[in-house]
Amino acid sequence: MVKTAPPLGRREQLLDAATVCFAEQGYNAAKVSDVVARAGVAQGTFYLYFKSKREVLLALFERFCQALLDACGSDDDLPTTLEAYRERMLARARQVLRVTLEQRPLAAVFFKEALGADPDLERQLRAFHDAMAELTKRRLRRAMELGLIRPVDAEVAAYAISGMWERVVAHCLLMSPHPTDPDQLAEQVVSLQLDGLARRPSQGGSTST
Amino acid sequence: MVKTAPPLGRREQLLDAATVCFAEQGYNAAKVSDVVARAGVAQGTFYLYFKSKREVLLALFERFCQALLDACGSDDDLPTTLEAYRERMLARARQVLRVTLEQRPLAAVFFKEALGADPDLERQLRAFHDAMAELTKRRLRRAMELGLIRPVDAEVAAYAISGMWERVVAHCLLMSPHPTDPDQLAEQVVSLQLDGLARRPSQGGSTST
Amino acid sequence: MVKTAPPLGRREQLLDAATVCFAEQGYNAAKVSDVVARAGVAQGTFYLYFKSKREVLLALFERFCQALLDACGSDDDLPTTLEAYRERMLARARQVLRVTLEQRPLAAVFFKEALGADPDLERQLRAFHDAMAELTKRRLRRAMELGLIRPVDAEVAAYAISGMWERVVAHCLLMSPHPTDPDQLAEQVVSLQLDGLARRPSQGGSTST
Amino acid sequence: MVKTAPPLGRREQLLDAATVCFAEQGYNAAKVSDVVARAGVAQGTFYLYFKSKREVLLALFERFCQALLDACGSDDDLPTTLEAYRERMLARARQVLRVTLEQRPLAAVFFKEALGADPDLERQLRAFHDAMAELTKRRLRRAMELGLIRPVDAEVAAYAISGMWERVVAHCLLMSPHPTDPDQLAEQVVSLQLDGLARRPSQGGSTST
DNA sequence: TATGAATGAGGATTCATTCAT
DNA sequence: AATGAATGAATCCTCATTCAT
Repeated sequence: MVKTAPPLGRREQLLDAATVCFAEQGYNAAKVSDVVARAGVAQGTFYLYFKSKREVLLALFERFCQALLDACGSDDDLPTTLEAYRERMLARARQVLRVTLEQRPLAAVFFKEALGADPDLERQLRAFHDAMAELTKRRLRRAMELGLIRPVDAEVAAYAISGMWERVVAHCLLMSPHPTDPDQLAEQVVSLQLDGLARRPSQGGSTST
Repeated sequence: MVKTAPPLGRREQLLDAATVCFAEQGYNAAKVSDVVARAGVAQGTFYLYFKSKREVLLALFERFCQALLDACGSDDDLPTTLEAYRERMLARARQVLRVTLEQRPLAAVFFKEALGADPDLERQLRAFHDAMAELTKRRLRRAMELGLIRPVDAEVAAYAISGMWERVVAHCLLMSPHPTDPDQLAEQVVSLQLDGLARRPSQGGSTST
Repeated sequence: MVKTAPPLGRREQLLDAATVCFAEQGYNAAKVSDVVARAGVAQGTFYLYFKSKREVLLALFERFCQALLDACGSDDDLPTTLEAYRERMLARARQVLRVTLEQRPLAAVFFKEALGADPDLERQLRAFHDAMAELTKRRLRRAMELGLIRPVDAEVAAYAISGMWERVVAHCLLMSPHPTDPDQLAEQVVSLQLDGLARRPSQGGSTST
Repeated sequence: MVKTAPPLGRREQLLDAATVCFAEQGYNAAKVSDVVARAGVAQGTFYLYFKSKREVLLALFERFCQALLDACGSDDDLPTTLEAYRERMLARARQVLRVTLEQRPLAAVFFKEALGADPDLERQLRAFHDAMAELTKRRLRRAMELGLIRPVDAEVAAYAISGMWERVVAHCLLMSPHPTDPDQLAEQVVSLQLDGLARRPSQGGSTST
């Protein structure tokens, strides 16, 4: 009957428990009673820290979105050559992948509950997508101005790029049985992003899968 | 007591009603009673045609996945030049976009209920993604063998490409306020896919967008 | 497992069950599960006929208030002598008492849940009191105009009279162990109402309690 | 860490807070957390002074009932003429009204939670009603013996009188928008009580209201 | 085939009360 | 005496599914 739990991390403790439950069973299937059981607290305690079950999901989303946006870094000191640009993209891609893989369960929740679970969540997800797209568009336009990349529709390209990353990450995370090497993956995707699939005169013809 | 409704179309009628309800409210929020109300039949009638609510969602998914796979066409008569390959991709992209936009509500269901709604659904969605990826991989490998495209990791590329398309389509479908021209969009994405972003010596330098 | 219950009276059946439960335990203490158990139906059935537990209470109130107002009769053919007036009052009083005693449990609910249970209920009760007071005021004023009764503040008198009746009825209903004779009671109260307590020269000095 | 609040008034402080909360929201709707918040103390403190939430309501009732009974005065030096009797009643009525209006919120609790909130409360309320009725009956009987009032059923009259007062007070307290003059009100009701409504030969015929 | 009333398991949320500090 | 975080029993309501007609 001795309570040893430090009361300082209750909220985090519950968030963590919810993350696991939501990732395992999905938001709708996971019961509040599952979450509190996993956290080892009483049912009522949950409602000391969250107004509702939904609020937890929103909090989790916010946590993850913020982590991703942070991983995308700032826009200081622009690269001025294509090589530097490619390096910058690679660095960011590695960072994003690392964050995601470090927080597998949280990311899993994110990808599982994409849309349709709740109007508020949908709004939040759209906001994230928009923020991401806005950031990407800005960077694409700057790179175009600097002549680093060819002229494209920044809007379309931004969504295409984030979709590319999302699916690739989702696949690694949720479906692939064998853990993937983040660095190698990053290189592959950045290369597709910058160089496309088409063969160019200057390229050799050897390394297939 | 004379029933005039053609009983042969009942199932379709219910599927259509479900499509609209699921698209509007999401699978979990939509009630069976909403669906039957929209279809104009009694509650019990629903269960003459479907074993459960979930079964409808699965049926809807199957419907849409098949339509998409069909739109991707067959693999007869391979293109042998890059130009022909590009044309083939464009044709397919237009077809996919057309199918999607024609069935907006159905597609919306598909995009809203990504995962997590139900384990069976998850399996089915994975199966679809795998089928899509398998098809793409096969084509990528053939194109590599023919020297049409440069050597890449077909696995990664396949998922990157489908992600690209998915997000772009989702954006057009669910979020963009103004309807997009499918043909122009297809061109943009195919170009990104084949040519990448990086500027090449042979390309002009004015900004489009 | 043979269902014999006629589905025509489901709503009444539930109202009756609720009446008994509310009267016995009070609105707050009575559970929906008690009500459905008493009615012999399933939990969910309750919600086919009422949106919520509160709605039943409101329905019960409305039922009883209407019965009381009906018992108060119409205002056609006014009495023109004090004797006729007294007779009229007596007739109405008997009618009100009869209705109340016939529906003891319903009336008990009414008196138990007087106020404070719910804002909507409070509003409804006030509306009833106001309607009752309005009716009484109108009648008092007419009687004053006809010179049947002495001039008084109709507002105060109206509330005093209804209070008098309410408490007397409540006492008979809820507290008195022995059933009261309605007719005798009516006579007593009407007499108090018209004649007051004070001894008058013309009155004899015999019939005490 | 210096507590300046006088710990001797804690109980009163909590009773006052509870009075306001119960008056505003009703006993059931008011939460212990509301009460302690209003009192500015911690949740646990409540239970240092009261065994339960119900106990507070009982205490509040006792407080008010005692105040009312006190206001009804003692039975020394009986009046021997009708005029003196009337004066005595008037004096008491004014006193009761004054007490009630001075403690509006407390009185409001009393009138809101008539019955049904709790069996103990019900018992207490009955006890109060009985005490009141007993007192009234004794006085009525004495007045009858002295020939001050005409012979009536003291039981019925006692309840009728208290009901009259209760409703009138309740109306002034809870419902009437404009504050009423207690003295004038007292006069009206005492007059109804003693003289009744019926016109007598000796009375004038103009309408007051 | 069609109906729709009835079912009842299931789960989120509330709040009076406790107790270690 | 005071705190306030933790407790967990209690209960309303939902909605997919069934089945007698």
